[in-house]
Amino acid sequence: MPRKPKQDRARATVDAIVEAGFIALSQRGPAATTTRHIAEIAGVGVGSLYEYFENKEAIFSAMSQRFIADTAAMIKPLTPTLVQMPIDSAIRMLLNEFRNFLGRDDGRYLKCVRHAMAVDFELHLDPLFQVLNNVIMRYLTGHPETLRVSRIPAITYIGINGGIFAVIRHLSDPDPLVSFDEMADGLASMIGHYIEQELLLLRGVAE
Amino acid sequence: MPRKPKQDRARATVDAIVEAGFIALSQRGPAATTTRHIAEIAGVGVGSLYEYFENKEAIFSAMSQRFIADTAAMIKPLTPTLVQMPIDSAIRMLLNEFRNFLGRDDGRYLKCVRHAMAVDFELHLDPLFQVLNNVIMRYLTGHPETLRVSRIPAITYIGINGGIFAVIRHLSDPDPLVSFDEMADGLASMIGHYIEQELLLLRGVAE
DNA sequence: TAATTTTCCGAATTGAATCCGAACAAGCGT
DNA sequence: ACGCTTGTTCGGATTCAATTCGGAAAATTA
Repeated sequence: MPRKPKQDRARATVDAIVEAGFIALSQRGPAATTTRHIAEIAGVGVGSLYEYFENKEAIFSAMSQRFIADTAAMIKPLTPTLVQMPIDSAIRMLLNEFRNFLGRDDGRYLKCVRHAMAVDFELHLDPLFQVLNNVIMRYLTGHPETLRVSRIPAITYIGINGGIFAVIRHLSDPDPLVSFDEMADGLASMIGHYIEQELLLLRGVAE
Repeated sequence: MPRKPKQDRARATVDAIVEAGFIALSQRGPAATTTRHIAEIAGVGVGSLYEYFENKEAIFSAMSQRFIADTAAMIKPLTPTLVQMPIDSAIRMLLNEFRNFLGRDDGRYLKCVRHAMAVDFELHLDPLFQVLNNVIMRYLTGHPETLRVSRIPAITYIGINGGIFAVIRHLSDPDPLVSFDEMADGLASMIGHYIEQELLLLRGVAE
C-alpha cells in the first residue's frame, strides 16, 4: 500500500524514479528494465520504489500519465494559433510539433512509446499490409479514373494504420463517444469524399 | 537455441502451445500468464516450451504472427467482392468483417490484442483527447459554416486516434513507404477535402 | 531536546522463467 | 525384429528479478 509523499524530499524521490524509468526504458528496453536498474539510475534504494508505487507496473503507469500530460501541455499553448489557421495547415503543424516533441532528449519519449505500444507487433503486421495493398491495387486498376488522384500511397498508409488502430481502440473503449457504425461510416466517408474531391479538382484542371 | 519441429507430433506440440497462449492470455491477462499455465493448458511439460521457443516472449511473438496471418487469410477471399464495390462500402465492409473476426471465440483475439497493445495506456490518453477536442471545438465555433458538416464526432475520433498511431508507427518504421511530410500532407488533405466536399454538398442541397 | 512522523534503505524472501540431463518415442539400416 | 541414432518430452534444480520488512536516518513538531 504505497504512500503519498508529504515532504519535498519525498516528492523529489518520486520524480527521480519516474525520470529514471524513462531513461532506463529508453536505454535498455522493457525486458532489461529491472527495479534495481531504475533505483540505481534514480539514485535511491530498491525499497524506496515500493514506498510510492504498488509495483513496477505502477511506475510505468505513472510514466504514461506524465507523458500524456507533457504532450497535452505542449499542445495547449498552440491552440490560439491553430484555430485561426486553415484546417489542413493546422493538422500539418500539429503533426510536426508532435514529431519534434517525441524526438526531444535524443528520442527518449519516442523510444518509450514504441515499447509501450509493443511495437514488435509491427514487424508481423507486414502480411496484413500486403493483403490490403493488394486489394487497393486491384481496386485502382479496376477504376482507372482513380489512378490519377494524388497522395495514394500516403492515404493508403494512413487508412490502413489509422483504421486498424481506430477499430481496436474503439472495441477496447468502455465508453466510446461514437458508435462503431458511426466510426466505420466516418472513415468510409472521409476516404470517399477525399477521392471525390480529388476527381473534382482533376476535372476542373482538365477543362 | 530452439529447434524446428521435424515430426508431426512436435508440430502438434508447437501448435498446442501457441493455442494455449491465446487461451491463457485471454482468460488471465498478461501478468497472470505464466509458463506453467501455458504448459498446463497445452497439456505439455514446462520444459517443452523451451524446445521450440527462445523464451516466453517468443511465444507471444508467434501468437502475434499467427494472429496477423489469420487476419490476412480472412480478408484475402473478400478481395474480389471488395474491388467491385464503391470505395466507401468496401471500407465499411472491411471494418465490419474485422470486427466480427476479432469477436470470434468469445472475443479471444480481441482480448489478446488489447493486452498486446498495452491498453492501460488508453486510460491515460484522456487529457490529450481533451486538449485536442478543445482545439477542434474552438475551430468550429470560429468557423461557423463548418458546424453543419456531418459526422464531426466520428471524424474527430478517427483523426485523433488514427493520427497518433500513424505518427508513432511511422517514426518506428525502419523503412516507411512514404515520408513523414507526405503522411502529414496526406492526413491534412484527407480531412481538408472531407470538409470541402461536405460544404459542397451542403451548398448543393441549399440551392 | 525529546517525541513523533516521514523517508530511506538493502538483506532476505518468494516465485516465475529458464536450464538440463535423464527417459521415452520415432525413424532407419541391418 | 533389433540395435542405433535422432527427435521429443519431462519436471526437478537453478537463477534471477520483484517484492517485503524491520529498523536506521532525516525531518517535523512539541
